[in-house]
Amino acid sequence: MNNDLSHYPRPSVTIDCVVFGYDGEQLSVLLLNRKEEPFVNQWTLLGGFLNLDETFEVAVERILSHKAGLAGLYLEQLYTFGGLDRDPRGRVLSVSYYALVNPRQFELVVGKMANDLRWCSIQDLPVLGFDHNRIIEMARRRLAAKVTYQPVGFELLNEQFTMTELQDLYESILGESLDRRNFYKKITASGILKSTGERRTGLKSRPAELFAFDKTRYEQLMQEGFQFKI
Amino acid sequence: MNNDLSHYPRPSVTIDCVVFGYDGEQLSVLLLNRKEEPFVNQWTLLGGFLNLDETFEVAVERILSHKAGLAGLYLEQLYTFGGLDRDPRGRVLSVSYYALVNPRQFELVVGKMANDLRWCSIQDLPVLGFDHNRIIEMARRRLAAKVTYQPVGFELLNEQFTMTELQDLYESILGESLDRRNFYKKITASGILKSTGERRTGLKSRPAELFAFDKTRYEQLMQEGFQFKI
DNA sequence: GCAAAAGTGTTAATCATACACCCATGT
DNA sequence: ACATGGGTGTATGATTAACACTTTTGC
Repeated sequence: MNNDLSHYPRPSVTIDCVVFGYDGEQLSVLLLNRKEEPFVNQWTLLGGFLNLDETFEVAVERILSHKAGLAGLYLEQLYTFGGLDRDPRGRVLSVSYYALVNPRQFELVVGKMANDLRWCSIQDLPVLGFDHNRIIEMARRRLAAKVTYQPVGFELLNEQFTMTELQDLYESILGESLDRRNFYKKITASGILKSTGERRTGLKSRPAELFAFDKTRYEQLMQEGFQFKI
Repeated sequence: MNNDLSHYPRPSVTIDCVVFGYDGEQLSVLLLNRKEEPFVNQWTLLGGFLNLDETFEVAVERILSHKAGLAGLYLEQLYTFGGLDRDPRGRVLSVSYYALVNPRQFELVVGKMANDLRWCSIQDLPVLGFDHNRIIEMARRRLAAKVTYQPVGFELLNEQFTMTELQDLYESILGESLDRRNFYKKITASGILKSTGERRTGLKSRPAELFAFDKTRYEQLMQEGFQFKI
């Protein structure tokens, strides 16, 4: 590093990530129980210090991989928190991201630096260390806003899903219930789903058609300036 | 600062600000001609290093005040840029903000550390130092998205303005032309303007009614969950 | 009186909403 | 046969988009 920079004070910088998951019932966030100070034995988001040779995205992937065994998630930058007293050790900025993951596609691996990991319903969060409740609240609002105009929700489901599963997910994220027929109409009219021809059987009711997200078609529509809308 | 933090590498952190101004004709951005390396004699955004005892907002205000004589602007965090090679001196993050200002309400003061300052139309930007063209492009898009659902544009106008002036501003930000009658209807229906009873005279055409932004009414509407919409 | 910008309503099309019954399967 | 969730259409109201002429002033 060049000397010019050494004249300026340098804060510590962490990356924190709100990992959203959906188990078919509730929108949840992945929490980590800390093994070290500060906030030892308390729950927080997954996070860690930024290395100087890493972009933010690489750092998030390293952290999620080492601390939870997660890889290849959908990521988006959320906000950068810089309050003076957000970390008792000193001035620490947090460049925060959120991630979307289908919990059924990963086995959580508790890293060496943590006591425990768990999915916690967004409705029922404990008091977290640092300002992490505030970060989650901002992420929740951002996701709810985003999901109404971009189909990010598909990252949270299995590759094939029924229309009802998709609707339940949207209702969890938005925190409101939607009319089934109108939901069907909007989703099918948007053209971002392809039907697989398969059905979900084995349940004690009429087998539901399984759909898949048509990513090719979605990207084509996006290029044409199309706007998805719920 | 506690020793725990000294084990971790610390990047340098700058704050950069896209200052938007509107002169009645075009949406512009305030640029600074650098007196020092890197990018000496080139144009960049206004920015500077974060001090450890400052929040981001305080740092932005310090920078805008020292480098341009601007104070009390509307500010919003934009994004944090962390590319490995965005600064030739080493690893430097940029927590970027955007600001809205009415250029007629301030006299620009060129600070000691700059060669020059100037307003530059967003349509006609030079190649800037660092990744600042990219930052401006993101800010432009963010502002265009924001202006359709929140009346931020009022920060850019005089306290009193005609409907045509407001429409011209919206057209500059959105980069498209709007139907005058429909614009009138939407704006007046939203209830966020109060008419002042005065008119703009002295022009060689029919005097236009002067309006003002009704901030009290706007905040009341926001609390009731109202969503402004263009 | 003419140039320049201000002000103003109606209609048609589109979109969003509300709403209820039959269907296919498992037990 | 009954319980469960799946699948589907229509009518009404609300919103948006398109569109042109008259008014007021300065010169």
